[in-house]
This record gives sequence, structure tokens and C-alpha cells, in this order.
Amino acid sequence: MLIHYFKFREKRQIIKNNGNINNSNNDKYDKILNAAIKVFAEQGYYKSTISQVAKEAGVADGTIYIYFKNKADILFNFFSYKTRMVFDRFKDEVEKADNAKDKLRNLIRSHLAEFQRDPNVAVVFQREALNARHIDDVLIKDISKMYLDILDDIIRQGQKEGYIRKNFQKGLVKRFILGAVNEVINTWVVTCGKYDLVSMADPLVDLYFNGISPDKPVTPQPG
Amino acid sequence: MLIHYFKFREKRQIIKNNGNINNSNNDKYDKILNAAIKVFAEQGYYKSTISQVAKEAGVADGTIYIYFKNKADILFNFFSYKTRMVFDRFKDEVEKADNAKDKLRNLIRSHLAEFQRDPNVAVVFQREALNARHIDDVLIKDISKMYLDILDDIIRQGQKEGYIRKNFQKGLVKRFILGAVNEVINTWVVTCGKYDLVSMADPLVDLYFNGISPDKPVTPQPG
Amino acid sequence: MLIHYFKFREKRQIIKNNGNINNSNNDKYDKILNAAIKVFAEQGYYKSTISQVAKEAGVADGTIYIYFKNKADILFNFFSYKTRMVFDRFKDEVEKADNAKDKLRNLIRSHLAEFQRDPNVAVVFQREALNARHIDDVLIKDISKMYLDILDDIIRQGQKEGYIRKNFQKGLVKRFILGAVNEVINTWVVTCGKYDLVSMADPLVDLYFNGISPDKPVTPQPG
Amino acid sequence: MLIHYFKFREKRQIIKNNGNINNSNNDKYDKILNAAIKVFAEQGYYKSTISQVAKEAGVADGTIYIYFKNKADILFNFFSYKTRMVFDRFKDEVEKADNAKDKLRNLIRSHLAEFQRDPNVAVVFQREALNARHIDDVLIKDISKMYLDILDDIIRQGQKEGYIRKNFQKGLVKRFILGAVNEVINTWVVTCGKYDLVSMADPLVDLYFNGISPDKPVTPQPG
DNA sequence: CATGAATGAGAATTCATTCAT
DNA sequence: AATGAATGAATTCTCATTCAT
Repeated sequence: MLIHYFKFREKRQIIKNNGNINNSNNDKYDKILNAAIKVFAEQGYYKSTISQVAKEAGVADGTIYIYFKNKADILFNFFSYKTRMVFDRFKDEVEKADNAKDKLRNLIRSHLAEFQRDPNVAVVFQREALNARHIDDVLIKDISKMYLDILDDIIRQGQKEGYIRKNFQKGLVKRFILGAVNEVINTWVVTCGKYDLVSMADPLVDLYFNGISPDKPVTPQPG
Repeated sequence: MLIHYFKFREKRQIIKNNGNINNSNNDKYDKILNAAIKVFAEQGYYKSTISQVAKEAGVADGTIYIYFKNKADILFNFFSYKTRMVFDRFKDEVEKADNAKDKLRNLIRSHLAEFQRDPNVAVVFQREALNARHIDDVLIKDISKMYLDILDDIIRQGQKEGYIRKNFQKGLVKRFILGAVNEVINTWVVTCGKYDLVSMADPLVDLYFNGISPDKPVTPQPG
Repeated sequence: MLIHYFKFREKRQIIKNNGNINNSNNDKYDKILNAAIKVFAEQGYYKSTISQVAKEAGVADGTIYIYFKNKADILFNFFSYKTRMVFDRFKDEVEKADNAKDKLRNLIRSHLAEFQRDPNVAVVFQREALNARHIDDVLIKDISKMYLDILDDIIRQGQKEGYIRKNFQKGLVKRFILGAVNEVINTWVVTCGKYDLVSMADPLVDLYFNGISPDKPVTPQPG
Repeated sequence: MLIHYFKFREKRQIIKNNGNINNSNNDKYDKILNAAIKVFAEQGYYKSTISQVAKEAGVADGTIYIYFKNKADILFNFFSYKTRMVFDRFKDEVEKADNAKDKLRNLIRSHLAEFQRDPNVAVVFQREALNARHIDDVLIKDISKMYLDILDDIIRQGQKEGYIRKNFQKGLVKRFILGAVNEVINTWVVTCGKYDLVSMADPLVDLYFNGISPDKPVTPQPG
């Protein structure tokens, strides 16, 4: 599926790049993708119809099939195009910090900020990524891995630096971190964005590092 | 919606209880529900068809409509009947412990054990609960709340006992705990249950309490 | 179809007469038929279900198939058994009068009285007879003919007696009379029996005989 | 329901009017409606299936749902679109005459002519209007009322002019007139249009005005 | 005879996708 | 490229009828 996708993507790249900068084709691609995200966010992927997406995008039903292979391909493009962009931004933010602690803080902050900035993307990502994960979609696993790889680097660095202890399975810690952010986002989404999501970043990072215990018994542990 | 459900449930109770112990009606209700869970787990709710569920259950398509109002009602019954049972068991396990630390450990353990015991239930619950949450389903919110209420009690008790610090938003901590277990379960589900899920309980609880920091306050130690 | 029916009827006669006077089988046949009439009257034949009829009759769904070949057969029995009884009573009433004028009045009176007495029978008869007529059902045509034959006799006698003029197609006059009563009944049915139907008999017969003209120019016409 | 209908109709008007004179959209709407009328006439509304209508119209099943909301809506459109047209023609014909007698004659003539011209319309109208009347359909009652209102005007005028006597319930007379035409049409329909329906108009109107009595008051004359 | 759970053929309806314009 | 009417496969759901108990 992924291979097929990239073949297809290639073709689209041609479409997308075959002209001037204010490429109107590219515009339409984005218009449809954004419309789809909105509709998918509101109704879920399966309950959404191509007609609804077309209407939201202000194009004819048939036009969608010029820019996307089929309905599933819209979701596919969402994950690869949209989220890849987002994850790249995460990486950039992480790079800006020096130590693991600040890197993790930056990751969580930009993660929450990104999803707060575009709740529809948040909804679709959170919901459909989970679906796709269970259905075993190569692309999704790829994308999940991107995030986990960022975390991996941070943890490794943190352990070197002594900010992070070493006596645990790294895999578990990554789930622990990712799961908590996701749940915070999901809850925020369900409340329809009633509070400031980014303000959750610091308390959350605090919990990551120090847990819920009041204060730790200080037994010295060499780094 | 919940009220409607209970009215309907009542009717089914009559069917389910009107006979001997080897009640074949009850059998069929369970047979269909379990078949549905299996099919839903494999394909997702929307891609699953009634015919597939019927075939899996070894009954005719029409038979399903004797025991369930419609396709959605199967999911509805799954959440209320199946998960209510599960959550009651969680509560029982929690009760068995005295202090908050042990209670949380018991909760996480039984949670992981339960889902390891029946991975299909796990898959459907994790995936469709999230879907339903975004679509605002009263029942699902009810069920989510049950879990969060258990956590609430534990945290409150832990704060009294001194096991848990007080300087945080309780809401955030609950997400922090729930999100991490969920992610651990999801990951396990995606690997098709290749490792022992329950063994994750203790390390996870350790992370909840102590976080990822080493046990003593450290000064950054360049690697 | 009619032949088939009588074969079937025969079998039922056996059922109906195979015992004591308070034959409980016969009771059940009537109970179902009456329940069906009520349900059909409320919802129409096609929208009514066997389950509804069974519930109304206080029997199990399957029991209906002991007394009736299938759903259509219930309607069939309604027309043959119920309406045949009614039409026999019409004939009796007509016989009680001597001259054509009184005979027609008696017919119309008993017709309206009968339908007023049992509105459900009226509804089903009026509605389904028309349906059946267009679908060309032998039995229905038979029954319609019974009524028209009564009318035929009356008109013939009236013409002999000089009460009824001769210069018209008899067929048309019969439609003219039957159509008017039917419409009066239908209107009454639609108003849910809000007024006294029988009181319409005399004015209607007056219209049959004298029409809507104020008074006729008297040109002598030898009988 | 009527309101809902007009909202829907509006949408269709857009479809129907958005083009050239040989509007193929309009064609298809008519093609389906006429096909439906034919199929409904042959089998009755409930026994007819969408597939049959589609086949008769030479379109795919799904196409029907572009032009009609659902199966019931086809019947609905038949009554409002087709019969409204017919009734307007009735009114026009009535207007052409001066006195009540001629007006009634024109009404009956055009009524019979119209139904003779298109027997399928006649069948469906006669049968389904009756069904709908018992089920209480706003539109049908509306349409029935249109006819009764025309009659009302004629009777009122006739009473002023002296053509029609005054000593009766107007409601009854209207049923009397309508019922007779309907029955004449129904009988003609059942015979599959074997004779000339319009030729029944004059004798029928004669019966309306003069009834079945001979032209002078008679003393019973034993046959 | 009576029951009513089970059946499965059949109907309405939806909607992704195509293709002539 | 863009359109949107048309398509028909696929799905849900109903309900007359059967048959084991």
C-alpha cells in the first residue's frame, strides 16, 4: 500500500509542481484536503461522504477524484502530507533545546500547541490513527514511529545526561509519555477546546519527570 | 439514550432469564455479541457487516435482529454489558487493597490482565470508545467516567495518606494515568499480543509514582 | 384461486365443525379474523404484520398458520366469510319489503347500519375491495356481483312497478347507486364515525329517486 | 408534510429548470414518474418495487433517488404534480360553462375524459387516494377537497339559479355526485377500458338531476 | 394443537466511483 | 481540468413462513 502510495504521490507531485508558485491546482488539493479534515473531524471518516467533502471544498464530487485516488486516499494524504509537516515542526522545536529535559518540554509544548492551533487535525489524527493502527496500516506505523524515534533520541540523551534514569524498558517509557499527551489532547478535544491546552505542557512534563509521589527518598544513584 | 437503552435491556432480560440454566436464548445473545466483538476487532465497526457477524455467530442474518435492535445496538450492548462487567471487576480488585499505592497497582494490574485475557474486547473497546467519545455518546462518557471515578477516589485517598502529592490538577493526573495504560494496551494490541501485558503493570506504576527522573536530584552530567 | 379457496375452506369446515357447539377452534378462527380486521383497518393490509395480528388475537404467530394458509388468506376469508354473512343479511332486509322503493331503502339502510355497527369491517372492505378489484381477484368480483345482483332485481321490479324509469343503462344506474353509498360510507369512515351514518339513508334514497332538480316538469309518461 | 414537500419540490424545480427546453433532467423525472404510475397501476403501490419502476423507466435503481426522496415520495409527487394538473383542467372546463347544469356536465365530462385518456393515472388515483384517505395524508385530503370545492361552487350557483333544490345537506349531495363518478370510473377500469367512458357523462348527469324516478309522479302500477 | 425462535429471501436505500459533456 | 448525473454493488433491515419442542 505504501509503495502504491508513493507511486501515486509522484504523479501528484507532478501536478502540484507543474506551474507557477500560486499554483491553482495545489490550491485545490489543499482545499479538498482541508475540507475533508473538517468533515472527517465532525462525523468520522466512515460517516462522511465524498459529497459532503466536495460541498465543503466548494468543488464537484468528481473533482475530488482528480486529486485523490479514492476516499481512503484522502485520509492517506492527510497522514502523510499534513502530519509529516507537523512532525517536522516537532523535530525543529526539539532541536532548539540543548538538554533532554528541555527537549521533552519543547516536544510536548509544540505537540499541544499544534493540536490546539488546528483542532480538526487533532480530532482526525487521534481518532483515525488509532483505527488505522489496529487495521495495520504501514503508513500509520511509520508515522507513529517518527514520534517514537524523536522520543527515543531524547530519552537516550537524557540518560546520558543523568536527567533520566536507566532502569526501565525504553519502550514502556515511550508509551508512557505518548499515551499521556494523547489522552490530554483527547480530553481537550471532547470538551471542544474549552481551556488552554498548551498550559498543560509544563505540569505534564513535571509528572513525566517526577511522578505523583510527594518527594522522592534520596538514595544516591550514580549516572 | 441511556434510558432508551435500559428499556430495551429490560425486554432482553426477559428473554435471557425465562428459562433453564442452559438457556439457549442467552447463549445466542452471547454468541452473537462475541462474534460481533471478534469481527469488529478484526475489521473495525464500520467495515464489519451484519452478514459477517451472523456467519461468525453461526446464525442467520435475521436472527441478529431478534437480539439486537440494529447494528449500532450491538456495539451499545458491548459497551454496557461487557464493559460494565469488566469495570465491576476492576472495582473489586481495587477494594482488596488498603492504601492508595496498592489500589492503583491493583487497578492497573487487573486492567491489563482483563485486556490480555480477551484481546478482542480490548481492541474494540480501545478503538470504538475513542470514536464514540468524539461523536458524543452518553453511554461511553458514562463508562469513561466510571474509570475516572475510581481513579479519583484513589488519588484522594493517596493524598490523605501522603503517597500522592497535592500540587497538581487532579484532572490532569487522571489523564496522565489513563492515557499511559491505554497506550500500553494499544501498543500491545498492535503487536498482536506478542508479550506479557500484565508484566508491564509494576514498571508502569513505578513510573506513575516516581517519573523518569533518577531517584536523587541530579546536576546535569554531560555524557 | 377461488377453486383453491373452496378446497381449503372445506378443510376448515371440518375443523370448525368437528366437535361440540362451543367449539374452541372456531373461536380461535374468529378471534384471529377479528383481530386481523382491526389491525388491517388501522394500518392497511400491507403495513400490517402477522405478528401484530397474532398479538391482537392473543395467539402465537405460528398459530395463525393453523387457521389460515397465509397472510393473503386472512383477507380472503374476511371477504368470503364475513362479507358473505353481511350480504345475506342485506338480502333478508330487502326481502322484507314489497315494492322496489322500499326494497332499495331497506338495502341502503341495512348497508349503512351494518357498516356503522362495525366500522373496522367497513374500512377494510371499502379499502381492500377496491385494491382487489383492480388486481382482478375472482372472489371480490363475485362479491361485488352479489350486491349488484340485488340491485338488479330491485331495479327490474321497480321498472315493472313504474317506480323506476326505463330509459337508461341498467349498469350505469347500479354504479350510480353503489358509488354514492360507498362514498357516503368512506366519508363517514374518514371522519372516524363522528355522525349517524344510518340517518343518511333516507335523504340518499330521495336523491336516488328524485335527483337534485327542484321539481320535475310533469310530462306524463305511461309506465 | 405538505410544507416539507414543497421544500423538496423547490430543490427539484432547480434541477428541472436549469437548462434548455429539451431538458433531459426534466425528462427523467417524468420518465420515472410515468413508469411508476404504470407499475403502481398494474400491481398496486405496495407490491411494486423500486427495481421494477427503475427497469420500466430504463434507469438504474439509484437514479430514482436523485429525483425522489423515497418510494412514498413518488406517490406523493404523483398526487401533487400529476393530479394538480388534472384538477386545474377540470376547473378550466367548469369555467367555460355559464349555468350550474352545464358546469356540472363539463366537470363530469372532463373528469371521465381525463381518466379515459390515461387509465394508469386513473387506476392509481382511484386506488391509492382511497388508501391514503384512510391513513390520513394531508396532501390527499387537500386534493379531495379541491374537487369537493368545485362541486360546492356549482351547487351553490345551481341553487341560486333554481336548477338545484335547496332541501338537502350539501355534504351529502357532494358525496352522491363524487361517489357515482368514481364508481363509474372504477368499473370502467376493471373492465380494462372496454367501452367509451365519456359517453357515460350525459346519462350520469341526467341521473344526478332527475334521479331514477319516472318524470311524473306515479301511483304504483302492479306489473 | 400451540408456540415463538429462527430463517433467509427480498426490499429500500446509500454512496463511492465513473464518464460523457 | 471540472462537472455532477448516473450507476449498481453492497448493506441494513423486515417479516412471512416454518418447524422443532
